[in-house]
Amino acid sequence: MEFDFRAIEKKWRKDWEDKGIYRVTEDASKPKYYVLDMFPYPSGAGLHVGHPLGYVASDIYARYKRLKGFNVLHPMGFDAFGLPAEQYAIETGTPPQVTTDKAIATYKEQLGKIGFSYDWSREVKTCDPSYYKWTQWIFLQLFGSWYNREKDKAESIDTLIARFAQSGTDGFAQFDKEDHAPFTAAEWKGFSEEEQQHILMHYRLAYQSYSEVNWCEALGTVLANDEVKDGKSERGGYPVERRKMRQWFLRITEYSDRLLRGLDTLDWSEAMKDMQRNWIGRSEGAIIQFNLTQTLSKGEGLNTNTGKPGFYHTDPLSWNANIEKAKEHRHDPTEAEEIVWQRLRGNATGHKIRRQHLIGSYIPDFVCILKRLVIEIDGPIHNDQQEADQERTSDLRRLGFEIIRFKNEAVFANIDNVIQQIKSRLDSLPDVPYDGAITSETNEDVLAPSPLERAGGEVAVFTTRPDTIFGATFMVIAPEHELVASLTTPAQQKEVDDYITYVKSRSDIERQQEKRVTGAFTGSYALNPFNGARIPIYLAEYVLAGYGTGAIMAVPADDERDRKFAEKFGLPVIEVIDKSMYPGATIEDKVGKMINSDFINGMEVKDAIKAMLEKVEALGIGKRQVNYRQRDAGYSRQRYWGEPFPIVYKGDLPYPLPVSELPVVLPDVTSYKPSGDGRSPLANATDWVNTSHGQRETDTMPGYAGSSWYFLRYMDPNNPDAFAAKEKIDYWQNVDLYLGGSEHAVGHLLYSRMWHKFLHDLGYVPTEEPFQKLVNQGMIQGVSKFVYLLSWESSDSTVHKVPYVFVSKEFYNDYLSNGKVITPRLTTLIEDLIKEYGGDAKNVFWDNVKINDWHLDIRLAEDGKLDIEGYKKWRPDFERSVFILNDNQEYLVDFAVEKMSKSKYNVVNPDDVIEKYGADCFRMFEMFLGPLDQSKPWDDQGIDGVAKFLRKFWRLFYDDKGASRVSDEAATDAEYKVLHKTLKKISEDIERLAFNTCVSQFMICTNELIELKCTKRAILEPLVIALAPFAPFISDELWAALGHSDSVHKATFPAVEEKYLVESSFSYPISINGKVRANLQFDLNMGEAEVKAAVLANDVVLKWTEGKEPKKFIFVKGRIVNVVV
RNA sequence: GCCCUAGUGGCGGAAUGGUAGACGCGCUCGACUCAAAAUCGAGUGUCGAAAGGCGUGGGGGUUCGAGUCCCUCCUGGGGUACCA
Repeated sequence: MEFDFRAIEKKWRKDWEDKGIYRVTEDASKPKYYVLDMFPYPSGAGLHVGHPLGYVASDIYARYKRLKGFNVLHPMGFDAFGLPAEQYAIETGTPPQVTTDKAIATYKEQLGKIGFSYDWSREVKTCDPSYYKWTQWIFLQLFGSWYNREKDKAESIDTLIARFAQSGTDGFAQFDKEDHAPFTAAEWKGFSEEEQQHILMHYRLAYQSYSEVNWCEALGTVLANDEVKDGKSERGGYPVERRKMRQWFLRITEYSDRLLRGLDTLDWSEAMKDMQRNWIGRSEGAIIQFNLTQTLSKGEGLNTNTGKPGFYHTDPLSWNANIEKAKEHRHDPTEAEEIVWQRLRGNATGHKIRRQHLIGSYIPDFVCILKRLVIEIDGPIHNDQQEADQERTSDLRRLGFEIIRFKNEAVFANIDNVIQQIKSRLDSLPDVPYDGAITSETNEDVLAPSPLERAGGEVAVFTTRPDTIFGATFMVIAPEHELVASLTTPAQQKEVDDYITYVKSRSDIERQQEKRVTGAFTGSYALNPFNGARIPIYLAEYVLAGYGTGAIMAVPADDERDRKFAEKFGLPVIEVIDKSMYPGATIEDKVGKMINSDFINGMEVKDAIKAMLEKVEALGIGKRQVNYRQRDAGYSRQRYWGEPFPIVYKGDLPYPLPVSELPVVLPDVTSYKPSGDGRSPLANATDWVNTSHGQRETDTMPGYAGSSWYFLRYMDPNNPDAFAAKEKIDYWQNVDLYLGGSEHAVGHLLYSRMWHKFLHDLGYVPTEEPFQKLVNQGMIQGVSKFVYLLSWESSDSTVHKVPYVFVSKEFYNDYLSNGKVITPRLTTLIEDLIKEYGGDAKNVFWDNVKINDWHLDIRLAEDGKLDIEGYKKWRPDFERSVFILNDNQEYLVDFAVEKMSKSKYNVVNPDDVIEKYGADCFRMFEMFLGPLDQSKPWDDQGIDGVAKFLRKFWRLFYDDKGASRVSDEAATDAEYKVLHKTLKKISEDIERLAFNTCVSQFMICTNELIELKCTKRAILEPLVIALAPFAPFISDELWAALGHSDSVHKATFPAVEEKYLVESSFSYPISINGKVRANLQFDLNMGEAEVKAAVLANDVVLKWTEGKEPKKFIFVKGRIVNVVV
């Protein structure tokens, strides 16, 4: 009987289905194991040979685990919502449901042929209402929860409401004044429903906010990033603009730290973990406040010697210590002070007066810097502190200031008199300007401050390098920063406006790819809190509004981008780190000794950062801050084919629907085209939108919604009362082995980890992490093939008559090596051809003759030679073509390894392979190609080897005439050794997912058994079990032939018996100076001394040692002998 | 740029720091056959007649011994990005 795989596979496929042998239940008597493949999107194109690579691997593993006595959950389903089906619906009107069902049927048919052991009774589809009911339910949980940072877990929003009702925002560390104003418990209770809801929206884990989307007016819809190319819509090429729209978001950033820490507990590749770590992007640093400079006045000016403003009469530490107090005083003056101020302000006396201005460590009531005069208005308290006042006066004198004092009563009694006294004193004093003071003539801008400077505001920056603050010579804020308008001085208004217009015209992608340095000066200056330097504030694209505070202190000496910016705008560079003792250290490395940096001079960078952080916090000008690169995840799509939100609007407020209303079923619509006003096609289904509860949300959920929790549904796929029953989740816990492509590293794998942690916080799942072990399978690439078309243009009309000319690959190679110029041989050829068709070769644009490569169907050149007739049939438009052959009269095509894709005509369909070789062969060959995690091109050249192996294995059981060869004779030790060597290798290699070497071992084993002429049941039976995970069909057939009535897939994996593997002697490779020169057999009991004696006496060894005593003798038992001479 | 990953015969690939190239394809020769397919046997890194030399992307290092560990450079693949 010949090995007839077609009949066998058909027979067993039916048998397995009839008996439901892959049905899985929660069997408490066995340990559980959950093997999962990443959720496929059922594309209309069906499977190609690349898709099943991971599925075959996981199926082998699942089957192996079953044989090892585990209760294995190994399900399959479909991530069925998605853009392609919707796009097809827009184009053809076919409902996405129909397209999707058809694609799923194709997938299942194809998967079925390969012999996977999925329990199809557990299939889930995300687009099935009984499934997405629970996607919606989880969304409601997210909406109804907030993240309690004190407990570091999510909990019901009710606990937050209770907190607000009890103590408002008082002592609530999570409160951020950027989000909303602080309130008391009483105020909370007094808020309207709307006000309360708006506040809660800042805490919900699913929340609404405004964000920019790609709006395409012409298409009337919002586009995804990959649907936008060069600022235009990919379809149609219409303009796309950024538009703010209200969107749903998931507050995944609350989980950033846990997502990061959780990675340490997972059995994932470091590459994968690194990708997630980089994506989350944790950075420790500080937020530091920079005060803005105050108005500079004529005469005070800027001290060009110190770089400090002329009004600056203090030191940085006193400034930092007192500036807040001074501001308070300004806002809350005494009655007398206020009366005086009203008469002094705005140069009323002809002199510029400042109030509550810092001089040394004092804050006098008023001061005229130019005249060096301090004016104090003394309240009653001064009667009791004469001594202190005395000391203060002398201190101020030392700083060069005179003092004039008035009592409150004097001010109240006769203000005119007081002002007159002040004025005459000022008039009598000489000006004391700084050297190099600026004047209004040269620097009008500094005399016309920005609104924020006038208001004495401040700007916060985020930095991970607080140690470099002494090198901060300018500040950069994002063009979208909310303070831009108030930082812009009148003189800089136009420049800033122009710059912002330029920035707005650019897409995110363009901004990211921009290598030029661009920016604009706002006109404002900030004060470096540590050295008082006055530093300009610029706008620049390279600072992003969404990260940190949207502002940086720029340190050109220690940051590449800052340095480039400084070069471009002519800004100073102050070196602050000496890296001379770290040769090879780059600007980015956090090493070196601090210089030019005051109190941290000489410190190592690491220590300096620490010292600076402490100082900053001690001075109260900033605080430590951990930032994450990761953003909250957008959760809205203005699309039809996705999960509807269980949300209705009453007025403008979103309200969750009660769970009893779930699922909110996606309605049928007449058109899948967008509504045109930015809402999804659902907006047109007015009957559906308007409900008694309110108006439905018309956005739908994104692709990752359904795939973020599907692994839980497989545990209990048909449960109508819960996403999965508690006892089932408790049994299955989480996925033990998850297989899929690395392209999901930062999307799906982060979202599902977050959902899982959220469900864990709420007590629905016992585990913190959903996927314990993760393995990425490599891609199977296609091998594309090319023909070469010669093309030219001519000014006469014969060009249209002359047939197309295809040249063999040698001509193309010559063309390439000739600098993309055709060789004389081809020139002659074209000339002859044109002549033949009555044209004149002179009219050809010879500079423009090209050879282009064209993809062709790979089946038309299986051995590298083109099937010319087949090609003409395949492309009738090229029927009238000339094919120029090489010297061997062949037309050779060239190859390239590329992604497998329809458009490259390099797709190999597994159905074709299975038809030709069978599923068992296909499965084993996919594994035989190489290591699972490596990408490799599909090339079925070697598949014959696997097919041959299966036939050989079959012939161990049957002879030529189809009679059974299996004997019940006792097996020899040699035969047992072959068996157990194989069993050992197979089980070890399956455990480490090295399936390629398993296949090799099966081949070796079969060859050895043939050599031994062994057809004994005692050997073959265990082998059939071991082969079953790889080749399930042939194994079940042979198992039955051995007389078993139950399936081989219900058997137990045979134990390895080490006793057959014990060797008594070993053939030692004898190397001299590390080079193997001989092999000598020694008993494994022999010790070093005995072996040494024998080795050194050996002829070959003697020849190499020339009889000398070796320098060294290395003996590794059972491994090697090395003689060093 | 940064991160990850790989580089071994004509090809896919194997090799706990211990005999490089297992296994398979392809190729060569042979057997069976009228012939072909299938099957079976022998050979197959490279230079050399042989002895032997050389060989795991290049260069350097550690080691008795390096494809494997370290440094550095080159090339391919994947990911990611003005993240302060």
